[in-house]
Amino acid sequence: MELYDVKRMDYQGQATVMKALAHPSRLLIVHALMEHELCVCELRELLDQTLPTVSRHLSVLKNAGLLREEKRGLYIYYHLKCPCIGDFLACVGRITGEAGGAQ
Amino acid sequence: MELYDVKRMDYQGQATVMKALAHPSRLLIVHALMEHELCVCELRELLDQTLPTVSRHLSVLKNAGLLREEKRGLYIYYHLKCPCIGDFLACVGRITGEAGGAQ
DNA sequence: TAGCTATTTTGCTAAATAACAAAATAAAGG
DNA sequence: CCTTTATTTTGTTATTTAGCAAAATAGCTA
Repeated sequence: MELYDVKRMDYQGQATVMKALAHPSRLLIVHALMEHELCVCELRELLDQTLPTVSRHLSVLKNAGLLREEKRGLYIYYHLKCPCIGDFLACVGRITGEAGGAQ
Repeated sequence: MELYDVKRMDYQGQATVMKALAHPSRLLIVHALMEHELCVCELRELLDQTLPTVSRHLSVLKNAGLLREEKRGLYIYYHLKCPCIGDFLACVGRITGEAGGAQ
């Protein structure tokens, strides 16, 4: 028992990651990026929101360390950095009563 | 490919779960409850915050479907509903650069 | 160089959240 | 019933967040 000290973990850092995922639009972005890389304008169509709004959502995810960006030509393509996100969204899906991932 | 329709998932519900976890105090609560059940006053000591504040954090977690409460005598003991939360917090720990399960 | 196109930043307002103190509930025991 | 103990709810204030339009930046291509 007591594999780690519950009181001394970096909850602030973890909260930043969670906060980044705590928005429907950003969850949609993450799910979409689990399938392919996408550029901002493609995500804009998917989300049906203004470009500045999409861009800001992306920067929140990027600052939390969840995304990697790759510039090719005029476009910036976004990728998921950590594939394990899919697993934990599946767990969240179980909590909300939905399949959530690849069931 | 395309095991599910990216645009039609319940992102609002998932966001509620994420939002519940998007706060350092609530992450500490979840981690503590991974080890034992605890009552509100015990959590109050751990968090070093006022009782109303702790109580409200617990209600946020409860409303997100993450906790179960069990009344015994004068106390209300809180339990984690879904053990998979531990796995996904370990994933978050990987993102933040921390072991997540063992520091 | 200028003129596109893609993306980000800024400035603003409305809405949501977090914290506390104080008041209200709930349940056990005399 | 009354008191005590545990917990939740309410009211308030300060801070943070989300969204848009408009302006700014970055990088092609002519």
